[in-house]
Amino acid sequence: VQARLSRDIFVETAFALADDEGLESLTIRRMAESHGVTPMALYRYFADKDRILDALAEALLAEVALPEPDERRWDEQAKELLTALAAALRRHPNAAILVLNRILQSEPGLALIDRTLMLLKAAGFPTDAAAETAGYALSSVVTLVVTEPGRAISGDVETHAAVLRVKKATLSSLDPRRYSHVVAAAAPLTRCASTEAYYDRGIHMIMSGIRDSQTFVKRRARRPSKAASTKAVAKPRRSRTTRLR
Amino acid sequence: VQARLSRDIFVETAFALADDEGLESLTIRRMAESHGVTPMALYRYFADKDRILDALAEALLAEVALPEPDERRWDEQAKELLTALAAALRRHPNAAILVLNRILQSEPGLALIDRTLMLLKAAGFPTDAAAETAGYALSSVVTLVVTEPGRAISGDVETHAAVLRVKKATLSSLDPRRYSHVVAAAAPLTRCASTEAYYDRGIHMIMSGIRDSQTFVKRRARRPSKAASTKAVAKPRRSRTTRLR
DNA sequence: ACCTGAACACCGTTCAAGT
DNA sequence: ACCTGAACACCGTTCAAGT
Repeated sequence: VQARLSRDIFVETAFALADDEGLESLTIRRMAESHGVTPMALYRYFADKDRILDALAEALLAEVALPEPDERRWDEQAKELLTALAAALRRHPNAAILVLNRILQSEPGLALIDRTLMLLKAAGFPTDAAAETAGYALSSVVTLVVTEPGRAISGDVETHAAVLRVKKATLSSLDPRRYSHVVAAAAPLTRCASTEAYYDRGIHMIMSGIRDSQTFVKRRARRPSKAASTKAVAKPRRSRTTRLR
Repeated sequence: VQARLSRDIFVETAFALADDEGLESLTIRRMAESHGVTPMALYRYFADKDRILDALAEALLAEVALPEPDERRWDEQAKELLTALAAALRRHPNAAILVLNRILQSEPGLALIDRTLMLLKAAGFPTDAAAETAGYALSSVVTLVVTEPGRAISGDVETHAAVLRVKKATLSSLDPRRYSHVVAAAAPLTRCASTEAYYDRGIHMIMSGIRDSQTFVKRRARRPSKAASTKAVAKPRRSRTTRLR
């Protein structure tokens, strides 16, 4: 008998569930139900639920339109790559977070990071710095999508609009003596005026960070004892309890 | 009868579970068990499980040693603030991701973003840009902690070391003709040579992005038609199925 | 005010069996 | 090769009751 089901079909179903109701609603039983099939039918295609989530991350990364290397400056090409990643993730924003710790676990993710490393090497980064910076750049794009102000979690438009209204009203009604800047920024904190401007700015910021990361290496190499910035990070672990309310 | 239990005690227990075994092991039943109590006992202190996770995010943010505003440059103060946030999150790296979408939902989170907005206003950011940039900056610090290469998920040291060895070996044994840069960077991709250098570099990159975000606004205002970078993001949603394997 | 006990709906997963 | 059926361990949560 020819199989009516397949990995790809289940991946589509999983995306649909995540898009409509969020990742918490993405269960094996509901995926089976939407195909009129027993939960156990999925185990023919995925070893366990984690492998389903891996497949979603891989599918998202496979959707990245990876631009071919050309003769332009490395940073132009890197910016195009990050933009392509953002575009792919934005198709399934509720699932995007799955990519955060799975880039090294699939073929398309490896292709993405290999290309990023190539561009950073061309920029003159040593291997260690390139690895850290590449990871940072790709993760930052994921974060941009996951934390987009006003992003819809529920697929229902009316519910989403109501949630946003409440969020904004909550921020607006805070004590202006304590949170004056939050009150003033209630609107832009809860939804983007322009999502395109948001992503343009975000990717611009990531690229600026990458470019400047080079000068960071050089400065540290010249002044290795200038380690004032590590002070707070390295401070001793104190008891946390006294601060809790 | 005086209560033997409390919100703070349960928050401590929740952190211990997350630190030792990861967020998936953080269940109401296991929290109850570790206090020799019925699962229902927790509902006297938390309305539901989501409120427990909210309390963890709030406790993490309450631990941030928010520096008082002073007369130094805005970017020095902002850098100190981001460093303090990273230090707080690093105490419970498995729980850090809970903060990602909860900054606006607690008093300490609001204090943090209010201070960030204040510094950005002092830097000359208009309100909209300050809101987007502040959200980006704080989220990026969370991402830095969550994606730290070689971060331990399990509390068991031997298990962790074994996992890292396998990860590195997997990357090293990839086809060098397809993933030459990944193979060359297998070691730094799987663990930090120096975690302090990693956070220094990461926060340095975030700060560079913030500083440059100002010039981004000005450039856009002067050349509003230069919108080539929005092209890929705005491209039409196509069927994804053909690309999947 | 604080905690228990029993029950329910829903979850991932094992094992054995059907066609 | 592909799917079913029954069962199990574990989960969050409701409701009612105890002290």
